[in-house]
Amino acid sequence: MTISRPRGTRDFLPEDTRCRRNVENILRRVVRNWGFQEIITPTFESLELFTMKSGEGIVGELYNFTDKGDREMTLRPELTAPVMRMYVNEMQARQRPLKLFYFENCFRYERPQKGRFREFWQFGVELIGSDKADADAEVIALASEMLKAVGIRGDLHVNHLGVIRHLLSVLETEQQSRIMRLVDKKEYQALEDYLAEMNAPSDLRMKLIELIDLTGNDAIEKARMLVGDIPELAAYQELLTLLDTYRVEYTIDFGIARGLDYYTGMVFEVYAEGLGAQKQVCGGGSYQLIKLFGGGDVPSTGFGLGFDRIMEVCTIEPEEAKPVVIIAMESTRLEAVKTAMQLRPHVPVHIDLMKRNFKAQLSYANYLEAGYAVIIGDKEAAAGKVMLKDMQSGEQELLTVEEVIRKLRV
RNA sequence: GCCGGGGUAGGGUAGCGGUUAUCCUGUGGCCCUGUGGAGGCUACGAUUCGAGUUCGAUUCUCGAUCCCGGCCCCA
Repeated sequence: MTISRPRGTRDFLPEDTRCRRNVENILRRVVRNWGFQEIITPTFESLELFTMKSGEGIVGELYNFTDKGDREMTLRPELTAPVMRMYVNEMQARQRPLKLFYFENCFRYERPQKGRFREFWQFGVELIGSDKADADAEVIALASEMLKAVGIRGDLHVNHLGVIRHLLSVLETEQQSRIMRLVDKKEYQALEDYLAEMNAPSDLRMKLIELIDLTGNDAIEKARMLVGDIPELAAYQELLTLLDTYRVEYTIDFGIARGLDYYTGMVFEVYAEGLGAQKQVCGGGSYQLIKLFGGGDVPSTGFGLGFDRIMEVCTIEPEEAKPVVIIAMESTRLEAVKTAMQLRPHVPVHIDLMKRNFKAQLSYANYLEAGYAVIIGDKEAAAGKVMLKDMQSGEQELLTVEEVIRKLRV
């Protein structure tokens, strides 16, 4: 009877872990070079933090629990809300903009499928304090740069919700939300039915249906013909001009909505090939959440990268230093330990821990894909030297440990 | 929550009503305490779980569970 790993979780073997850490470090390097700072928030939070943001409906998809003090808690399902909470709790007095990032595991009680797990990792960025196009553009460009750095060619779709919201501003808030959700899900038939049912002005109906279908290079011009010279369209254009300057490749897509009320301006999504139904690897936008959590009226913009999905399509291989394996006799075991300690500041070193014979040790070195074997027998020990064997060529030479170190550094 | 396809040693597999459950690989030991990738010998190791049908189930039926894919959802 063995205990199996919980559903929707994964064990990462050494080879997997090496790849993941490698990609993670590349992403970290890029985001740091853009001036963002890493933060860590708790693995669990008050349940209320997430119901406040996303509604009571999400509880069914949470790993929530009551703790021993009768508090309603949950493992975090995402990190935007925790970061906003952290900001409200202890960073409001800092000068803006704040440029933060995180790389953490999240938990959702959902049915696992390709690219979807119950424990998954998100790499995210939040830029707090600016609602300018410059901030939006920096965030999109950074996302694009990060994906490029790990060799992923994504399809980036961008939109500015100001335009559609301007169009809908004559409607009630409730109606606007419902429409945004339908647009997000691309349920265009249901959308038309709803518009008919609520007796929306026919002018608005026509414009809306046409607007959300606009994509591609001339979409802005077409939108201008539909809605006129509104300031939201000018803001959208400003963003696109910046993106062009960043040399980001994008597709204008008035159909991207994100069905949540706190998305107000820029929104974007990135899709990658080869992921089946879960092809979105990145999603983000500018939003207003801080007020909801009891802070000031501070605008933010950010995105989350689905790290597991990135790993699914990412093919970059980490390079690793080939280890050195010390091969010793029963009589020179202690010499092997001393030599290992001298070499370990420079390379990964293995010594025999199984009391194996000479041949088996060499065979093990071969299995470990060692670059070199360092052989220490009675003869070498007596001479105060070691035999350095190149495992590739098979050549070997008698050297002092210092000479070995010098040689390994080359 | 719903719909498909699956589950045999650590990995990959054969058997499809009665087998000592097949083979490959792996791992440990030995051949072999001074030179690796090979070989030989040997040991280890599996029918996902539960119920039913049957004289007898790895094999058939049902349920559960887990895996793979899809729907819903996706903050």
